[in-house]
Amino acid sequence: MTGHRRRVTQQDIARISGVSQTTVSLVLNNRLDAGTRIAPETRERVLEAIAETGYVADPVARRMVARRNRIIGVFTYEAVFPSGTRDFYQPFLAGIEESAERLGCDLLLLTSAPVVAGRRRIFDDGNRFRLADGCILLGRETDAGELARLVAEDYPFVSVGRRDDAGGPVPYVGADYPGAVAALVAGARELGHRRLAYLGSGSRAESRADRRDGFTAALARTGATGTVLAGETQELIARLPELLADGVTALFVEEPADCQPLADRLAALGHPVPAGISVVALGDPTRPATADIDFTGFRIPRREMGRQAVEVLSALLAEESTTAQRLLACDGHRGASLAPPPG
Amino acid sequence: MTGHRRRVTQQDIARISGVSQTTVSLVLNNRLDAGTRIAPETRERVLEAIAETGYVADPVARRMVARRNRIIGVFTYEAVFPSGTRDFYQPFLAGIEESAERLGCDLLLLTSAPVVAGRRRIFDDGNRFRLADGCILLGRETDAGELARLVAEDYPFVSVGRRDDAGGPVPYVGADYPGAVAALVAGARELGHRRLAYLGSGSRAESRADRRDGFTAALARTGATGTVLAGETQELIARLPELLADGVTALFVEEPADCQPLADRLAALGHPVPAGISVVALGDPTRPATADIDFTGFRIPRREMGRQAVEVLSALLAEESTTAQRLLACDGHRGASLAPPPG
DNA sequence: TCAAGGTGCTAATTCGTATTAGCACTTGAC
DNA sequence: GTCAAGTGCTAATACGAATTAGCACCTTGA
Repeated sequence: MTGHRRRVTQQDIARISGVSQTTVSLVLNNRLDAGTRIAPETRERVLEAIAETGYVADPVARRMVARRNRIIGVFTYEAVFPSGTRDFYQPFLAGIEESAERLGCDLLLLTSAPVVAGRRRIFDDGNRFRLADGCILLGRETDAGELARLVAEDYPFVSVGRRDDAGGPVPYVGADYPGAVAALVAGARELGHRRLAYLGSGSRAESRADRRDGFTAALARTGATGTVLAGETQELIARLPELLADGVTALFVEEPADCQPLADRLAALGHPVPAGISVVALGDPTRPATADIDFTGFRIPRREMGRQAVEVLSALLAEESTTAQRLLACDGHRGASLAPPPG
Repeated sequence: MTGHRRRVTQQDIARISGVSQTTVSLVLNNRLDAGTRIAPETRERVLEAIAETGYVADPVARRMVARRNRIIGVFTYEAVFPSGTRDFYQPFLAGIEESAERLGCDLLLLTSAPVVAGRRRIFDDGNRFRLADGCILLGRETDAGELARLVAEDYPFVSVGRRDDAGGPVPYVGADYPGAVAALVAGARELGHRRLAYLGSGSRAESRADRRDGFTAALARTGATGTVLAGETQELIARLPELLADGVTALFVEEPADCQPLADRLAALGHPVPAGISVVALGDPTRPATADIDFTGFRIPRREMGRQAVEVLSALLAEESTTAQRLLACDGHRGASLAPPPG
């Protein structure tokens, strides 16, 4: 071992090629301004030294002076890789990675953010997210206070998933849940369903609320009647008899992972899916789930959301004008759990 | 928008409280060294100004001084997130993320590395692995030349998976494939198997070679006889009759994803697994695979490998002495595909 | 021969923080 | 009255790259 490891600096390159640090910087940045000219041979010598040493500018120093790193931070409120929700988040990340690769940016996973109360926090972090040019925010729940602070500080970021204003508009690339849910409600109406129910978590997270609101709005438009239940999986299951007694013929299930347990219970109650009752899955399961039934519902364009989130961020950083709040359409999925009401 | 808001700096705090920037820094870092003392009233005044302005130290400037980024690069020879091999790599990444989080480091995914000939390259124009303090290398195949260059440059890195010397010892956290394979060979011997076969890819990648070498070494020790075949899945399947004719009663399969197709063919040939012949899976499938049979074999401690790789890297960076070449034991998996030989 | 204008480079400074060396002043001892 | 020790603070500098201003050397042309 050589013992002392030191970062190669422009100063080193300068020494090797017999020029000043300024010249190295000029060559690196390929400045063609009038007033700054470098002789071709000098340029060659510098580039050679750079190639030999494999020199790369220190992003931290660069950031001190200029404004860009070509590093995009990815902040997730949960760990990225550990399983659990991984299957849900993976497509978002795939899209993010794809866009980043195309833009020639690296991704900084902000793993060092301390987990406080079961969740990572942005601002308790020594503000390490500031190393990135901007951030992508991923995760269903976002701390409203932190969001507001990001907005207030004019920090460039884009949320994957729609967010309510937080002291100002929040840039996001979300999914059009109201539209997707409305389409499903309309489909159920056409099949003859009149009494519908929404089975949700009661969460106030935008992604949840948007589904719920889309449901109630669609009810009014289609002239159907509906009930909205809120609770954990087990509570929802427990309240099925009550819904059945009420004459409900189609269930709109907020969390698709709940569909199978609900269907199992419904079958036990003498209402098999879809002959006895219809069940609709509003999106993709956010936790691992197996299903015997191919549930009708919609697919969240997760990969595309990730892709566009990076594009929006890139536009924000370049100060280009762009639509910074986007809702992407969800693909309807025609499965086998939505059928005409019995009788 | 507000246009551009200037950061509050220590200089601002200093001006407000009528002290020098140095004093602000000292108060912030609560230095208690002999030689640096701050009067309580002065400290109060400074803290007050900090509270008023909401000042937070710029992490970039902070790191500039520390000359360490607390960024760990993760270089993968393939894209990380897109599916395909994702299921294989995910546990490694989970371990890496876990250790990084514990150490307070962020992960830089080197997504900007250009893909040349279907594979990312470390040394190539524009690769920015030097942004990180050090790197974790992930991927079955590694370019020997690139590895040698990293070693020669004394760049801090750790390979996940054992690597042969490359002009010097390569730091790695690998799996003890020879040991794991030997244990399985011994188990087969105890059950009465005498003629064994190794079905492999013929790849020279260390992870593959180690299994193969472990097999032949174990043969010698246990007094069994064995054949080593090399080929793609289809070729291996085609040569099954020849092995059966040869009296082989146990197959050691390098790529676990091959086990099911092999078993299917064996059943068709009148040798169902395990009654007619035993099949052993040497590790975890590196490509998506479904299996009807629970194959006996071993599990690669992928998560732990990722975890320890980051730990080793951290030790290297801190110039602490540590075992920089580690082989972790694999857990044996007792499935249903290894039984006494027929007859 | 000397100014004008072009060419090729560098010194000095900037960014915000941490650290080192040391200055100016007080107190106390003799 | 002088020296030593102690106290409370600051000036200067480093970190690594980018940028601004400008210097020395060359050609030209009159």
